[in-house]
Amino acid sequence: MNGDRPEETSPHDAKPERRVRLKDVAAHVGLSPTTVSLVMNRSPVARGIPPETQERVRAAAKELGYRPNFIARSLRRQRTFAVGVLLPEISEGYAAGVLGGIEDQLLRDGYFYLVAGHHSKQDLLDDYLGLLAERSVEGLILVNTPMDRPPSLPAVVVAGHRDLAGVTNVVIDHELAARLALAHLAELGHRRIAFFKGHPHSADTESRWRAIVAAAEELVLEIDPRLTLQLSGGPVGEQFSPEEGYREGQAFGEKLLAGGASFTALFAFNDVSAIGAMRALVESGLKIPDDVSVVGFDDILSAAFQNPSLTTVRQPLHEMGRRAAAELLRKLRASGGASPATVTIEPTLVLRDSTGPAPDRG
Amino acid sequence: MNGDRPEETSPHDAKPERRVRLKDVAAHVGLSPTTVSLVMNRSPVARGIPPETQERVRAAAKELGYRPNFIARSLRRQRTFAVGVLLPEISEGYAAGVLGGIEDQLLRDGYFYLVAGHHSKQDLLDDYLGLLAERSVEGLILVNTPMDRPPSLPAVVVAGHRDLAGVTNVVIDHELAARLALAHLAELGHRRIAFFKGHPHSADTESRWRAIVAAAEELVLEIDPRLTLQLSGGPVGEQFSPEEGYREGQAFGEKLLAGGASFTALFAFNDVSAIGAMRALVESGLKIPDDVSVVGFDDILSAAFQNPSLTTVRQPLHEMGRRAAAELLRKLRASGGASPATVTIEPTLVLRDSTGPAPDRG
DNA sequence: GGTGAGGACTAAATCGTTTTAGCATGCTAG
DNA sequence: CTAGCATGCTAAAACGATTTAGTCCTCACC
Repeated sequence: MNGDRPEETSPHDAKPERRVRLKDVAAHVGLSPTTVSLVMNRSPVARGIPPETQERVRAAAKELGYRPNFIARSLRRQRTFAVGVLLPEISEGYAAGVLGGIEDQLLRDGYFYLVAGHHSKQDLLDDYLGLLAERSVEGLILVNTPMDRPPSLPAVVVAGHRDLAGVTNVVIDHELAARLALAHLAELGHRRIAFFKGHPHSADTESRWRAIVAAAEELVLEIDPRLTLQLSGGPVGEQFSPEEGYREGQAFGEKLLAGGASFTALFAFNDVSAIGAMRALVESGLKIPDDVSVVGFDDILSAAFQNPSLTTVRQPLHEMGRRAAAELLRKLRASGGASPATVTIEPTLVLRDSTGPAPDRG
Repeated sequence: MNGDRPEETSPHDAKPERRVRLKDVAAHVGLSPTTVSLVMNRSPVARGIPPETQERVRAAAKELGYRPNFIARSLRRQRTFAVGVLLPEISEGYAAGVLGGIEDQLLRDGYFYLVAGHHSKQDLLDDYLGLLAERSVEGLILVNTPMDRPPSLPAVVVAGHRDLAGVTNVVIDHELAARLALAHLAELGHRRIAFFKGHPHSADTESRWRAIVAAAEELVLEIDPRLTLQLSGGPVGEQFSPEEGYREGQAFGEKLLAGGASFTALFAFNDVSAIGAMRALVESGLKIPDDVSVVGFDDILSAAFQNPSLTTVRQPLHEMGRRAAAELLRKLRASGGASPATVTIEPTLVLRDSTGPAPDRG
């Protein structure tokens, strides 16, 4: 009957194709929604349903292109399989790297995530925490995000600003980082090394510096306060832009040269300040690495593209994100078991052309 | 009664604090859930409810800390206020930049988004499309993601590989980009300019090259085929890593020098190849910009940190993402109205130190 | 005294699932 | 003959909201 009405094939007005519901599948096979649900979920209760019925159901589901509505399912099961990620700003190398790792791990395990960038503003952060809770995320990953009290959901922190009860911290092994960098320089014969410390508000500044002091002691290297400069990173609470770091590195390079205390190597707090310093050194006529060796920290993309390319301690951002996500999933699974307070990730030293043997004269 | 049982204050076993539901608020004020819902949503039906009752309801909601369950709400209203974002890989400059813009716009408008990185694998891409549909996202934003047929949801594409019926494309104004770069070089007196074309599989290669040819004609510049090199970008389907681009740029720089055809400027396809080429040029003893001027494309972070810093055409990635999201939201709102096939974003020329007057000898 | 018109609410259906508790039916064992 | 037990399924109650269609007053007006 009226078989001569042509099927609508235009992609524009294909609106009436309603999504197939559980009920439709049930009607199609002449069974109840309950049965179909049981079969589709391979519920243990479906034990009693004969294999041929099960096959019939599954075939119908496939034929009709049935996909369960995740929203309805979430409501009923009180599970969203989604976590929230809070970070200062996506389009920034550090967070993007970590997020890549988080993503890999979560998607692999059937989770999705909601991201919110709070631009380091406390009120935005609070808003987003609320919105994420409203959407029933099951846990949180905080990347480089200051928090004063433990959130009400299971949480893992990357580059955390402080220790919070019950939340797992993913941190880089600063001791190893310091040993790698300093041992490399010491081996090349460097004894007088300049340092950039991080800005006081950075999460890593303190522990990194302690690690450096310890490693220096171990290697019997002296740390000269005149060769130690602290980055300011601009006004409190503002974002430290890479450009600022670069300029500050450049300024510090000039300052070191003007200071009079001799040095043959520099271990910067991060790559941008290292790159800035390299520029200042080169412009003053010094040769890298012949006169001064420079080691950075992070291994940002630019590090490889410098001339000379920059030797640096690589933070495995992807791996840190991956571990953070994995830890969170573990928490979600075993809600009873305790989870570690910290997970330590090992950095590696990337040898490039900015380091070389110390010049003969001490 | 039994008021001497101390309140649990430890953060660890605070599990019994169930989330406040609409029903709880209703019970608290002695009204029906219907009324509370009406009031909370400022529904027009709530017109008939006296202001003092409304106040009472709102006060109770605030007091109890009521936050509507978004899942339940989504189910009932058939709206999720969420969109899906598909991209090759988050932790890559381009996608991260665009995603930053997407995020700003979406969150500002009360939407969230689910991201999936398909690593340029067709099967992963299909899977994720399915998963996003299952989660009832309302629309899609595809960043640098090849698609052969229009998706079944409203969609906006950034750096699209082809035109699809009904989907809006956000593209950079290649004509303007070419004019900006070439006019700048022409003004500095350059007549013999070398070019890098993009790899054949990149979305932008074709249109950019056409724009360059047109702009050259307009400025009466000749394009010498011997000075035109095409990047390969490695095997088809693989990710073009920045390192590869850099190396290829370096190789091309050497090739140009060996080729014998003289040139005083280079317009590269992107910053990484420009940086690679700069390295080759400098190592062969040429001075930038005294002997050769170099213009890049993209304005990646490293561009500013080079020595000399790189003059380049900046793609406003953030803005592109923002516009893409804005366009999608417009589609979602006005489901009837037609939306533009393309949205064009204007690039800008960032003048730095890698360009200067052409050397005297032509 | 009946009728109509607000006014102030609420009962119940609905969104699309999952899950608990049961219901027929038929067979077996005592 | 019947209690007991599989077998193969289903009814109905959740989950936590939104929304339609009323209900029940009270008061004014004729």
